[in-house]
Amino acid sequence: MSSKHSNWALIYTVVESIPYGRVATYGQVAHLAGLPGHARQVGYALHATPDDLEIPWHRVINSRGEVSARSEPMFESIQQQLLESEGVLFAATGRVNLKRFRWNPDE
DNA sequence: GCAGTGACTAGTA
DNA sequence: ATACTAGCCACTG
Repeated sequence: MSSKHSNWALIYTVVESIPYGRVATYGQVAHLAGLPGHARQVGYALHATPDDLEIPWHRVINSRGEVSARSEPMFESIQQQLLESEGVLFAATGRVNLKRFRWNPDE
């Protein structure tokens, strides 16, 4: 966590607004936070997100519609399980149909 | 300040 | 469809 105020707060705000049962991509979150091109930073911020903050980090996936690999592979299955519990369907390939489940803020 | 790193992405083959 | 590449940019040591 950065010592001074950072853009992570903006990222958290966007992630918190992702509706139940919907997903958003890292690039999408960065864009909505007014930080285009900061997709990697979104992932970094979520990785550093304290668990006590009730942020739906699991609703953020990559542009291919799949759960991004991380240092702790255990959390990948946890993330998928959380999404499935919200009704987000995973194909046999382990990918989500973004056409169907990606959050559209304009709705 | 510089180099390494990463829960990324779009492009190319 | 997958695999690899270059670009990306804040954070860290």
